[in-house]
Amino acid sequence: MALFDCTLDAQSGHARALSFETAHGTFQTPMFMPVGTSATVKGITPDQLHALGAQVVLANTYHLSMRPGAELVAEAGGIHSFMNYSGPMLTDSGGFQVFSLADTVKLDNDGLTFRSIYDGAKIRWTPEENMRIQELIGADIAMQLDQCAPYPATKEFVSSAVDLSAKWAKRCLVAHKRPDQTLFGIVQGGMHLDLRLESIARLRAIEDENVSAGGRRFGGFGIGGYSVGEDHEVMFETLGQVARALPKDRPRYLMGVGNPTTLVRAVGEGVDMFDCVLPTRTARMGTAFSSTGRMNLRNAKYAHDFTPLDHACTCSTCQNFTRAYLRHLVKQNEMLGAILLSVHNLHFLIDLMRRARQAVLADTYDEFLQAWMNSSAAQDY
RNA sequence: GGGCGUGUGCCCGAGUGGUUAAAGGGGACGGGCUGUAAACCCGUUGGCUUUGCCUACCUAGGUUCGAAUCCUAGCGCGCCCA
Repeated sequence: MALFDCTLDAQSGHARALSFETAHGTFQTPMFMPVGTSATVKGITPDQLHALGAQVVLANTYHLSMRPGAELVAEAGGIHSFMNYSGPMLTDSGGFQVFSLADTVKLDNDGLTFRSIYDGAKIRWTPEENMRIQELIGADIAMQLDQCAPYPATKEFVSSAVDLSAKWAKRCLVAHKRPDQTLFGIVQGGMHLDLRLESIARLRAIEDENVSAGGRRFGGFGIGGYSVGEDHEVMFETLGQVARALPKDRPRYLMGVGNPTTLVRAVGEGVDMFDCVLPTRTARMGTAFSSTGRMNLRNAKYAHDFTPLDHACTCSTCQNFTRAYLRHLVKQNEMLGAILLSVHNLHFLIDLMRRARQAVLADTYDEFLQAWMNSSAAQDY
C-alpha cells in the first residue's frame, strides 16, 4: 500500500471496515482515537497505548503551538519523536479551541486574531499559518482549520460557518505540502441537512480543483459540529445521510464523540473514526465505562466490593484490581486511580470498536448493533 | 491547690445580644463531564406531619422582649504557678 491509501476491507450494511496507510503504520476502522491534547494522553504512557491497541493518537495544535511551541516539537524531530509514540498521530487544527476558549476572536477576510489563554499574547492565524504549524508538529494527519458553530445557533450563523470553513478548507489544501502528512477536510452545517450537504459539495469541489491543478486530495473527512449540546437524538436525524454523502473511499471521522452507544450507532450509519476526551476525563473524575453501564467509583456501594471493575473486561485494570481498591484510590485522589480507570475506559472504547470491526468483517454488524442496543449498558449511555 | 484561657453541627473553624439551623474549609453522600485551560465542576449534609413547626452552639440555672453571644456554678481541655 502506498502512503495514505485507503482500502475498504469489508462493509456490513452501512458499517465499514477500512485500512489506512500512514508513515507510522496502518490503522484499521472502525476505530476510537485517544486524545492526547498536550502531547500526552493524560496519565497513559506510550507503552500502555500500544498495549491497549490504540492506533491513532490525537494531539492539539492550539495547545502545542503555545506550549511548548511548534518549532520546539519540530526541533525534537516531530511529535512522534517528542512524545515517543511510534503509531499514527493526528493533530486537530485548534480552530475549535480558538472559538471556544478565546473571549474575543476577530475574524477577517484573511484569517483570525485571538488571545492566547496561556499568556494573553495576541495570536494571528491564517489557514496557511495553521498548516505551517501542523506541518512543524508533524502528525500523520492534519485537520483543516474550521469554524465549529455552537448549539443552538441561527441557521444564518451555521451557514456562515460552513462558508468560512469551506474557504479555509481550500486554502489549507492548497497550502498543505508536507508529503508524509495528509490533510482531512471538515464538514460543518450543524443540524441542517441542506447545509451539511452543501458543505460536503464544496469540499469535494475544492479537492477536485486542487487535484486538477496537480495538488493532492483530502485524505479523509472530519464531521464536525455535532455533539455540541444538542439533544442526543438530533444528531442521528442527519448523521447517516451526511456520512454517506462523503466519498466512500476515504475515512469519515466524527469529531469529539465518545459515548459508547453513539459510537456503535454511528458506525452503523457509516462513520469510521472517533475521538473524544470522555473516556480519559471521566476516568480522572472517577467514572468507569462498563459492559453493564456507567460506574461511579465514588459511590459507597463499591466500598466493600472486592470484585473486578468489569467482569467482562480483559484490560489490565480489570485483571489486577478490585472495585474497592479503585474506589479507595479515587476517594483519596491518588493518581493511580485516574491512571487505572483511564486504561480501562480507553480499553473499553478501543475494544468496542475492535469488535465492531470484527462484526463488519463477518458481515454481522446489524446483529452487533442490536445486541449492544439490547444490552444493559446501552440504557446507560 | 491557685491563676489565666478555652469548649460551636461528623471534624476543623468563623461568629461576642436580634435578618443564625448558624460563614468558610474538610469529610461524607449524590450528580455531571463528548474535536481536554478539568486529578475538575455542581448539589445535599439536625429532625419532622416542611409556605410551617420542633430541637440545637459542653451541662444546669439566670439576665433580657430576645442569648451561640452577657452573668453564676459545675464539668472537660490547654498553658502557667505551687
